[in-house]
Amino acid sequence: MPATPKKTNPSMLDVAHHAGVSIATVSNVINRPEKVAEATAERVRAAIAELGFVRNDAARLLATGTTSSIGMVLADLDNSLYVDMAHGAQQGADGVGLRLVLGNAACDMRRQDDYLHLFDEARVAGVLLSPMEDSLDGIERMRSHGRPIVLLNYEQAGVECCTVLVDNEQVGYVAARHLIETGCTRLAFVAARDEYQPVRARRAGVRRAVAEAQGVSLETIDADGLRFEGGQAVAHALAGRTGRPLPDGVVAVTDDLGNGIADGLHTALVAEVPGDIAVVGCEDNRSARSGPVALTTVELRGAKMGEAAAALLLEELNTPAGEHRHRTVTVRPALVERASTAQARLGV
Amino acid sequence: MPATPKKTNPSMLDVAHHAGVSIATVSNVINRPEKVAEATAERVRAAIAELGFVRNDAARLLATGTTSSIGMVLADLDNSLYVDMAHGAQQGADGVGLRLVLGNAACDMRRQDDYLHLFDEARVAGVLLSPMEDSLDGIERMRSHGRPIVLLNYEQAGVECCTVLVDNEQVGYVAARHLIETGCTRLAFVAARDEYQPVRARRAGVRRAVAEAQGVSLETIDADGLRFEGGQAVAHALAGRTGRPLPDGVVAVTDDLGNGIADGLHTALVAEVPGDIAVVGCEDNRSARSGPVALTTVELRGAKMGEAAAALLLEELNTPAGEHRHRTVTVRPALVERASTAQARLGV
DNA sequence: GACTCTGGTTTAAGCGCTTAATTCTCCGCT
DNA sequence: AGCGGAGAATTAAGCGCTTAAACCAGAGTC
Repeated sequence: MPATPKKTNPSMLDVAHHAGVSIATVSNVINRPEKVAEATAERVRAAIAELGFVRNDAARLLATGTTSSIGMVLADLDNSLYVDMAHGAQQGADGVGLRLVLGNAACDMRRQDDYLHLFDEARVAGVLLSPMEDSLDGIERMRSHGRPIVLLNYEQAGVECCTVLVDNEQVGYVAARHLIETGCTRLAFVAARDEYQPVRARRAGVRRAVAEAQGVSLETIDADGLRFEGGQAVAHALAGRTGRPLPDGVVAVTDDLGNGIADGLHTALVAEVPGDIAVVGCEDNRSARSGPVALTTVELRGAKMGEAAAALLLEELNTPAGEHRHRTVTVRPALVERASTAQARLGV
Repeated sequence: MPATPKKTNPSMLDVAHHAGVSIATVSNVINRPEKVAEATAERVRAAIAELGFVRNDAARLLATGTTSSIGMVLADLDNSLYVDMAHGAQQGADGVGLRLVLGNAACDMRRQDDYLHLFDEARVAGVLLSPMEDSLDGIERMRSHGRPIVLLNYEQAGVECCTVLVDNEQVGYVAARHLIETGCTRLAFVAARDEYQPVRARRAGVRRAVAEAQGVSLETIDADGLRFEGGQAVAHALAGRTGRPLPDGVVAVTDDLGNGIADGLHTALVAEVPGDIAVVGCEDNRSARSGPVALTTVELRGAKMGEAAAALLLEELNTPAGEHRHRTVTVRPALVERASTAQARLGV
């Protein structure tokens, strides 16, 4: 039986032979076409097409020390916020000739580190990271290799790199303010006990809004996790409450949580949203749009963040080493009004 | 002003000098530790740690011709089906030492090709692809370079490679059968006119179920697109219908479409779901779980598909060239009952 | 004491590309 | 005829790693 010829990527040398020129000419056709005579170039291009030649980027990277690929590590693709960031980053990268590859950490710190390591090994031009928690060492490693890294949606004490933030304090403030303006006076802030930095900031914003207002009370409710089920559980706890009056306005620290609360309240027959209790979520996830009741929420503008991050990265890449000054871009969150707070507005 | 020392990745040679050994020994410490004396290895490891050395994967790839990275091109990360596939693939890859990087085509054929090209340039070990439409050339290029590629959720006439399919005919069948079993007799199949292959298959399945049943009618309704808004539009068209009776059971070819129909029917006050009309979606997107009414749907099992794809890829990678026989794994879809068909079951 | 092992280490030849430096041609000028 | 150039193509030196082959003690053997 005849040995199947092992298929493999043709090399530049193959192309060169095929076109009857030297390997350098092939390279020139690809990288500096103006240096080669049109007739020759044409012959080379034909050879490339005929052989199906695709440049070996590893070799190119090795020779030049640069590549146009950048890596992005996302905390959790199940959360549409990060998908939005990916979109924005791709948008931003596309325009300037950078190529974006993604890694999904899937809420796993180890995986996040794995991807950072992978991208470092691959010598990507730069990295976009939406970190899950303090990830100093991974970030430091990148930076110590002179590889730009920009952080999304996380303030990292003690690390200096370009960062894109959403003003999470403002997120909480906008949410609470909206409830207060629609007439709520007994607010509740629902979050997981887990001290995740954006949660803290949003809590602070809610506090500020309440403090500014007259005669508005605030209670903090701990949920179990940040997902739908956690919200349902909170609603059921609320259903069983005696003594203290129920809140009339809830700021849920995530949309999922908000949806869960709305659902739980409804099925437990304690209260209707927004009739009895208004609910505001945070982040404007896909799920907010299509929940049991369309959720008013404060959008983080993931796409904008991703785009800004790509822009910052490009800026750093284009600045001569040493002259770069790190910047922080802060994206302003925006209220998105939907049904879950509509009644209150009409009512009062 | 003193020139800032240009930070860069330390090389193996740096490590070798630092540890007072040759570069080959460093390589051996990393790749075949059993070949080097423990004392030396220890010294080298210390040097690696001290310098923060990270292997240059491009150089390694160039030298060995192989890498453990595989690429996955996803049609649309906004669709949770593909996120599920990514999860499954990662799961599958993780266990066997393959490293998965993602590219989001975002429904853009050009971008899908770009990613295939990128991965080909990067000389990844293999590719996982959920193609959007006929993408013969991109696939052929991969294959002609001897790079394994496995297709997800798409039957590609004329291309032979390993494939993971969901039985889309069965999807339609299961959906329609469920409606019929709950007592519906006037079915409607709602899909975009656009001839997307899975749509055709699901339509065929629906037809088969109807043909098998007694006294059940079927109409086909064309929607504008496969998203929520398309469904709303269909509902409004239905609302204005005269002469012909409304269907009592709807198979929507996607969950978004199903949600849109349920929403449109409700707001137009024509009918309630599931009270008057039962609705079944397809795919089991995240949106199905948290729509205006929880949608009964037929799940495609994206995670299972991703995992199977990774397994097929590994199989091909481990088979000596030429001996590999392409296989197709078919995942059986499964009905997920939720509220949107509950009433019908109780009613009839 | 010459001889073979053998475990440990180094040497050196690539892998496929880029690019500075070089060589080669062919022209136009004097 | 001879010379300087411009333009086009080639040569060759790496980039950072892997790995087969060569080398080099020091320990057994007879």
